[in-house]
Order: sequence, then C-alpha cells, then structure tokens
Amino acid sequence: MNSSEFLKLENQLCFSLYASSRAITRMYRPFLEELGITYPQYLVLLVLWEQKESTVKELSEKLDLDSGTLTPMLKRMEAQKLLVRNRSQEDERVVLIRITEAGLALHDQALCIPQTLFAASGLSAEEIANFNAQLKRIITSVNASM
Amino acid sequence: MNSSEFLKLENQLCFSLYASSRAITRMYRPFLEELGITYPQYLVLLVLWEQKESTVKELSEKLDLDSGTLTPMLKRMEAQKLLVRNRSQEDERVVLIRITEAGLALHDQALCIPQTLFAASGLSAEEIANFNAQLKRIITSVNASM
DNA sequence: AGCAAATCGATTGTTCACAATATGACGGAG
DNA sequence: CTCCGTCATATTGTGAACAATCGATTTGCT
Repeated sequence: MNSSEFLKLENQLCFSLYASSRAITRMYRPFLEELGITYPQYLVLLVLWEQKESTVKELSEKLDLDSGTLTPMLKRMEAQKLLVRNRSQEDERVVLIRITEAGLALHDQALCIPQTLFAASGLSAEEIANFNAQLKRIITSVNASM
Repeated sequence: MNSSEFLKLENQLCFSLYASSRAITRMYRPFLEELGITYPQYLVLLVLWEQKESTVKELSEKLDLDSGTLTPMLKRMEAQKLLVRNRSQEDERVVLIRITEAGLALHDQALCIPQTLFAASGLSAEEIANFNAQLKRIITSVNASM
C-alpha cells in the first residue's frame, strides 16, 4: 500500500465513521419520534434510567458533550417534563438533573427499539460484539495519544 | 449473553459510533482551522480535488447529505472563494459546483493532515485497513435492510 | 401538443455541536 | 478574613444536519 492509497483509506475510514453515525441517528429517528425525543436526548435518558439523578458535569463526561450542548437540550427536556433541573444545596455551582415519572415511563416504550433495529440490521450478535470491542480499542488508542 | 446485556451492548455500539465520529472532527479541527475550513467542507473538497466539477446532487449522493445541508455550506464556501456555483445551461435545475484555484491550492496544505493524524493515532496501517473493511460491511448490511 | 409526475435545488424551522466567553460559587494561601 | 485561582454552568455565535415544503424545470405519457 503506497502513501497515496493509504491517505485515501484513512479519509475513507473517517468518512465512514461520520456517515455511519448519522445513519444510526436516522435509523433511530422514526422510533424516537413516537416518544417525542431525539437521539442525543435518548442518550441522556439511558443514563438517567440507570441512576435517576445526575449532574450536568457527569452527563457531560459520560456523553462527551459540553455545557453549550447540554444546557439547552436539558432545558428542552425539562419543558417536556422528562426531567427536572435544580441547583444543588451543598454546592450552588452544581445543577442536579433528576428524571421524572414521565421520563421513567418512556423506558418501557423505548425497550423494544434496539431490538427492532437489531433485527432490521441483519447483523449477528457476535458481529456486533466483535465490532464494538474493536471500535473501543480504536477509540482508546486514539484518545490515549491526544 | 442475555437480552438485557445485549441491549446495552447495542446501545454502546451506537454511542461509540456517535462519539467517535465527533472525536474525529475534533482531531481534524485544529488542522483544518488553519485552512479556514470545517470537516464537512473538507469532505466536499476531497471530492472536488479529484474531479474539479460536480453538482449538488452528486455531492449529496457521495456525502449522504441533503440540499438543506449542502446549499448553505456551498454558499459559505463560495463566499470564501473556494468554489463557484452556477446553474447548468443544459438543465436549469442543476447547479454546477466547480473548484477554484484557491480551492485547489488548499490540497497541498491539506495533504499532511491525514498523515499527522495517523501518526498521532498510534494505530497501524493494518488496523486501519481491517477496521475500515469491517465498518463498510456493517454499513452495507444496515443500509441494505432499510 | 398538453398535462401529470418526477427531479433538482432552495428555504424554513428545529435541534445538535462546540469554541469562546461570562457569571457566580467554592476553596485555599497568606 | 481576603484575594485569587479553579470549578460548574450558562450564554453567544457559527456551522452543520435534516424534516418538510416550495418553486422551477424537465420528462414521460397519452
């Protein structure tokens, strides 16, 4: 593989990741739309379904999104009554995010979505597991070097 | 692997793709910033560096972006003198996109970017090639089913 | 020729994504 | 106790993404 071919390959890989990420949110969109949420909002809910309460900082770290993205998004979700935002009593810098009953109620409705998409994808569980492991290695390697 | 574990895995995989896509644009950003362009604009230039002239429709197909994304982006790039937009004479519905000298001039400056990022990534050429092949299989499989 | 359907791109409106900056709150050094 | 640096979040501004819709053109069918 010469240098020029390799550059093309790397560009292709980066493009593939970019394109596949958008393809996934497109796959989720019609299903999430029925719940009135978007894919990034679904990611927030995935966290809150597990631990019910979090902070902007914690969500920022887990989802790798900054406050400029999260603050307006969490406000929209609060307007939809999916969660509540409150300043912490102990440390007024911290904003606590707590899921509501309405937010919890979406969990049951959302459960079938990954199953449906998995079935539609035509991939095997093994392929997904292997690919996930490999992607994690790549991400770790890239992050470690920066 | 039980059902619940599997759902978590699929959610993880989708999130990993989403996060890695953003990580890549962040890696490119400081380098592309020196050229005054963004990652999606770089993708447009990758096409135009190869064929010099294209159309909105062709770019839309190659990059998997719709006119609502491309039209304003191409206008910004035209404002930067990187390309020109003109209605086709033969078919007035078609807008021809042609790269300018200034746009071509960025090619040389951009050449070193993938090399630099590759070196920084700590990955081997083989890992990248294998991963690229696997990602393409996944995308093909997912797209075929929709 | 004449009209319906398809094509191409632009527009509008909403939601991310993120850099840069601002604001207020905490916490430690002196 | 006070100043000062750090921390957590909010705000502003720019640039994607994309659904929905529109306007103009072309093509196909009768």
